[in-house]
Amino acid sequence: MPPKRSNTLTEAELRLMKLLWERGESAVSDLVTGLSDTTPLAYTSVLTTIRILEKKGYVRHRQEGRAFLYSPCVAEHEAGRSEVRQLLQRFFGNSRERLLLSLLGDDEISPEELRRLKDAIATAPDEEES
Amino acid sequence: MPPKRSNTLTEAELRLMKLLWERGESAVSDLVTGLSDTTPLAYTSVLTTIRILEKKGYVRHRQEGRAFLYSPCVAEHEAGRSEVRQLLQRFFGNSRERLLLSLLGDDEISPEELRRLKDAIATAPDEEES
DNA sequence: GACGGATAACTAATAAATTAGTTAGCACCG
DNA sequence: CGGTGCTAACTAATTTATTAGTTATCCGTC
Repeated sequence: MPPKRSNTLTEAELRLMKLLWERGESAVSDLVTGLSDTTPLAYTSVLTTIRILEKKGYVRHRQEGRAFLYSPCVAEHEAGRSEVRQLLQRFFGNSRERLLLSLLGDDEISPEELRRLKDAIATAPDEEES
Repeated sequence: MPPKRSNTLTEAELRLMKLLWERGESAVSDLVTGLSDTTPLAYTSVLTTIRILEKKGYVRHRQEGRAFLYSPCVAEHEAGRSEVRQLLQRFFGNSRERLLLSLLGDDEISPEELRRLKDAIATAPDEEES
């Protein structure tokens, strides 16, 4: 049994999505020029990838004259959340707590950043404490 | 340019690593039987994957009589941390804070779990506050 | 109304990922 | 001392991922 198509975003797909999130609705040619500095790609390469993204449900298109305009139909934070869920499932037994501890226990983290994170979690998300 | 070999663990590789982390040093045949309930695989399939894992530096082997014994040389928490770093880089601009907020802002999270997480971050990781 | 240019669809080529078969070496047993 | 069986190495087949070329279609222009 060969690998199943990933439900999440591959590298090439993520590159394109980032551009789409940044620019909003775009024609393929706009995406090509947007990639030209970092990752020069042929028009057809971009087209192929974006059609896969459409099949995966990450973008949709509408016709505008002769060109197709593509726009993301999954928000960036939603895509990130999906990746987090996948990571939780794959590596942390779906325990957000274990992921959290891994995040905080990283040796490369500075004490200063650790405090910032503590502040963030202490202040930001309040939905239950009336 | 086709996809580069992933530095992280693929599904089949992760399945094997989880078994190795659980059982410690194991012969290939042990791994095969260990997988037989959930993911029945041929001996050669397991062997192929474990040799890839060795090439990636996740396991090493030593000879014991006629069999090779494989053992993980990357700890589970270290592998998880690598995945977290990759996720940070791909989706959160290397900002642990943004990942943290995504983790906490998930709609599927219950208020109860949120409090548990807050407790965890408040109490567990103290390395700087003397 | 035919031509030219751009664009979408289809096809192709390469490498990785996954699974498995075949071969060949080596130990152990009779 | 020759077979039996297990094991590692090599080969193979299939699908995804990535990149790109070719074809066909559609639009406006002359």
